[in-house]
Amino acid sequence: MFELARFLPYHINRTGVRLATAFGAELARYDLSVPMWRVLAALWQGGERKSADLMVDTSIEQSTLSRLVTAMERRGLLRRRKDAADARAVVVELTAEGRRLTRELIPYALRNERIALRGFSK
Amino acid sequence: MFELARFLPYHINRTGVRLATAFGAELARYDLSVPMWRVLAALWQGGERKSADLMVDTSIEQSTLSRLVTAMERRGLLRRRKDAADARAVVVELTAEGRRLTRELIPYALRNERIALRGFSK
DNA sequence: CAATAATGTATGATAATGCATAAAATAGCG
DNA sequence: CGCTATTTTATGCATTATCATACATTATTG
Repeated sequence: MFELARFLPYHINRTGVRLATAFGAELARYDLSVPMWRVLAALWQGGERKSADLMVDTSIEQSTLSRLVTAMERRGLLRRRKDAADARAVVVELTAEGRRLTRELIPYALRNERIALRGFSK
Repeated sequence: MFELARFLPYHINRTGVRLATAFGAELARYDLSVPMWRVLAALWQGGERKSADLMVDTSIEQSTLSRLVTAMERRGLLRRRKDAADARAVVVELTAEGRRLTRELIPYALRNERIALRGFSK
């Protein structure tokens, strides 16, 4: 037997879409997309990550991420540089503006999370 | 403070992407996409749904869903008809072939779910 | 009940995504 | 060490998704 209402992947997708839609609407006021937020959030802690790691952290496909980083670089939110240890790799780090914006967005992100949790039982 | 590793939307997205990627690889052998599977699964129970309801059930955007239904209709997996009660609305229902294929896929879907659950604590 | 608003779906134009591949560098192995 | 395989990122191209809008129908309201 198969019941959609008992199917976990269904609920994960549904919840994910709903969260992304809600937060995306807030981000739009900053001219940001949800994927962009994911990159900002992933870079927030360490300050810098190699592209390949960012890809894992954000679950964004490699070529999509490459273009996204280009766009965010043009926006002045982050900067690319060659990895000293491996000239193939690119290290991405937030600029001061990128950190400022991320800091500003974190409260919204956390609020979004709290709202999401309201709908869940323990 | 903000830690990505403690941020629920992050994990929801990550898990959703991983599940979809894994199951998508299996679906590819049937020339199906994950969104197509979502439509099949949503239609499985009742056998038919209005497009507007399908949209809610699957979390797929309206115009995307419209085209997806067109593609699946061409594939012979489902069929559209006008709602008797409301001539604006479209009712979508699985064909025999659609039901057959869905029945065949359900075990894979459930297995995918079980594998996903293995990584989670209570 | 006519006029206007709202709803449900489809579609054209545009943007985002993903696959395949290229280019550049490093790693591995004889 | 030199040669081949592998890794890392970027990009062209095809596909897919989204927004805005059109069209048809139903609901509302004065």
